[in-house]
Amino acid sequence: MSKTYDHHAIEVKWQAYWEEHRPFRAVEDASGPKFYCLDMFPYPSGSGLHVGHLEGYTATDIVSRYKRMKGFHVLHPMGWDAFGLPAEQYAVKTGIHPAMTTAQNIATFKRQMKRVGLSYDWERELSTTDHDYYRWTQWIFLQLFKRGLAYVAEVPVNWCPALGTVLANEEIVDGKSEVGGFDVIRKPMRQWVLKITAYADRLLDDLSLVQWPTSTLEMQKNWIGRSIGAEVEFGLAGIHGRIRIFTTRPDTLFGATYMVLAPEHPLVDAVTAPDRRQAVEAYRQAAARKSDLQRQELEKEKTGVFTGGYAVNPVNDERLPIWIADYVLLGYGTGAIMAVPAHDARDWAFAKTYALPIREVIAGGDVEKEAFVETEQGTVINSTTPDGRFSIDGLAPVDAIPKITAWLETIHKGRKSVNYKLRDWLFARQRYWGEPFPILWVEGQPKPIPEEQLPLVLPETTNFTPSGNGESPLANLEDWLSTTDPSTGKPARRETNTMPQWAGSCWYYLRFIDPKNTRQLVDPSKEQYWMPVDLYIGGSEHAVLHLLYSRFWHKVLYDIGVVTTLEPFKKLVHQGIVLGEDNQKMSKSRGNVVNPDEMIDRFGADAVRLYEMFMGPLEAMKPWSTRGVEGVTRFLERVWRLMVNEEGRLSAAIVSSTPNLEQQRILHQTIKKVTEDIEDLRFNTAISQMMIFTNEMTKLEHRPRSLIEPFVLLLSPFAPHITEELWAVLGHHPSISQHPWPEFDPALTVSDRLTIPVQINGKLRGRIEVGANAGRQEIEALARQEAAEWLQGKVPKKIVYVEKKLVNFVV
RNA sequence: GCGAGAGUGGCGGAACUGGCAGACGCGCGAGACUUAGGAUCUCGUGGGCAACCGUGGGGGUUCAAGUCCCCCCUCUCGCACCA
Repeated sequence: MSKTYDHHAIEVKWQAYWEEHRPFRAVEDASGPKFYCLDMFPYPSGSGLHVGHLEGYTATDIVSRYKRMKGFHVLHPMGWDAFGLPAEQYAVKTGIHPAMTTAQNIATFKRQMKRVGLSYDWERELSTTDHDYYRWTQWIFLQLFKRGLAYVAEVPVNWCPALGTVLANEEIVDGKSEVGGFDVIRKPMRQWVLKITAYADRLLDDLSLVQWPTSTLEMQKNWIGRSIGAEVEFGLAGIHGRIRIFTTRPDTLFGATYMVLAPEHPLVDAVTAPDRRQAVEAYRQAAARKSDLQRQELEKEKTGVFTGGYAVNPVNDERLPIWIADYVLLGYGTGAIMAVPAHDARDWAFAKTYALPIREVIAGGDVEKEAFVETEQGTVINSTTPDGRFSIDGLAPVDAIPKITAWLETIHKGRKSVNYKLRDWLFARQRYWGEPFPILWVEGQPKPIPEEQLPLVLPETTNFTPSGNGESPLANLEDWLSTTDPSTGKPARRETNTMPQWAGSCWYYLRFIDPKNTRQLVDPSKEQYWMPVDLYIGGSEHAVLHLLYSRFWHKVLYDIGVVTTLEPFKKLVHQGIVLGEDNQKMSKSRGNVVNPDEMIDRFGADAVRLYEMFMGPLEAMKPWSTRGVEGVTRFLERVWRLMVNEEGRLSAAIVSSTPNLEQQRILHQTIKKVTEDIEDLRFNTAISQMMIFTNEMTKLEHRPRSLIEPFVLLLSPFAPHITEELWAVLGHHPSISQHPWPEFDPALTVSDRLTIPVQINGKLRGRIEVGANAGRQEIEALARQEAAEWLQGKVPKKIVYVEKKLVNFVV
């Protein structure tokens, strides 16, 4: 195998040069614009980097290198989201401390990243497991606690017996734990919870401030799930009390024919009639036994039982039977609904099953066949109070909603109300390998540890097995556990929970700005200089949780004056998944995993980088092709031969003569295309333009230096090693990364000759060549000649002429 | 079911506001240089013998549709009884 250039030698050489001279160090310098270019930092797993990581990292690296050459001060850092379950599970199995495993994995990741030539400012490297880092994670928690945004609550949690821990809703997929696929049951437990719901409106509204993919914005909106409606109070027949319900459709209040409480609703006992008690109790127990998975499987079949109690509709004093059914959820709204089978699909299905009445109050559909749920169409009917003093009849539903809501307020039976799907964030984990809570329990009350005593360091141990009673392995460490309250001297017990992995990744982008600061989380002047993150690239698996949690913390930090931007991440892009060569998702069991180290060994880092970007659009899911890597390798070899001879010296083909106009044009078109494509993250088409340029240059016997040198600069963000070497061969001092980006002359990007297609009835019939300044008359005359054969003397009905673009004869 | 996005050669993919469909690369074919080539270079490569036909399918708007409008099909991602 003969190589025209030795990628291994060149890459090692220039990586050593960068290591020594640090051209990628970020500096705060008011003299120039800044650009903060961030990758989602990885969890350093045992299997090392995969080619999917590399896609996003290469993209941000190209942008960072490009921006530096454009004169920006660029912050391009990397770190490690290193707390987490895999290292802990490994520790349980082997007894090896998670810190050891983590350190080894980080070393591997870092080595691989350096091999790829990623231009990080390594002086800012951080790990969420560093004491100096999680000190500030704990500090943020204390601020949340002080503001009442962190509280302890007895909440039904997802308990996973196999993992011996509680899981967040987000860590459960199809009723099983996301990690391991174990069964999960519901169980009440005392837990730390963060009040993210207090920020629901801001989290929703401020999405208008960011440039994010529409799908991600939609997912965040759906997750927050704001819905505007009304709370309405229904009296109870025969007993004291009332049922509060939430509805988005108060316009259908006259159509309510029964009520439903969630099985766990506290009012169930009070409304249940003695003869129904047994049936109700049986149903409640059955519902409690159902796991989330079973509830989903039974989605189609609606079940419930009648309680024997009745509620009274406030608009017409009708008695409505009260049922319990598990299609009503305790956790949403008030855990109770009015059922309007005519205009709600779920109520309709339930009413059909139990032969409950269906009363139409919006005309426009056929409620015997299906529920009519439109609000934009239809007319309200049968909706006048018995005394005739209030009516919404004849209105469109959208107009009836505010009218009846306002009326309910005047009679003190209801009010406008907003509900969210978003729940408070269950923040505690029963694990060892996480940030300890800076909290002491004194006489049953949580007390924050004084800030100056942070960090509260994770104690050493060799036993990583969960305590088994729902507490973390920290509960086994008696010496650490028992302490005294520093302010009162009273005995205290430490909180044994640790924080979830999300905690550390919620704010790492801020610490990169000022990673060594011992006095503050971040220096305010540096924060003002670098924030917000201008470009953030990472996987779409974080479209909701990480991005929502970060935004929440950021807003809290904004409120306490630590940050000055409302949103942390201005522009966000998700790189697509890289599939195996067989078009299937890469997995060890399929054996289709592509190893980046192997690819770099064979083809070099530049070729791998280039291929990662040439595969297709950044956001698209696309298969790996090793043939494709060979293709871009050929391209790099052609570039090399363009200017280097067989002895490795500057080729005699490189001349100092002035290029002709046509040659200048291809250069300037290339500069324009590559520049614009990098700005829009369209790296695949930028590369194809550089291939076109290279193909043109290959044809030339004499290659003017003034064409070749700017081209090497254009290629350098994509293939930084080979271009450093070429830059040196061309007689320049390193580093090419510090040389200004070439500019294009717009006048030189357009040709002086135009090829105009000639169409007849929209079908292509020929082409004509004209000068760039040719006018309509000249072009039309030529086009007529070109089309004469097809026109056969017929006179065109119409001639469509598009300026410098096309002529079309309509006959 | 709801929400978002996407369907273009043998393959990955180009085509910014409607204006030459298939750039660039892979693969394939032919040739050149060679003892040799799985190196390199050159040429060709959507289908069809042709007229013509071609961007998931069917309608429509337009001088002109991959691009705009309506209906349908398929795939990917997310949510999943949220009242």
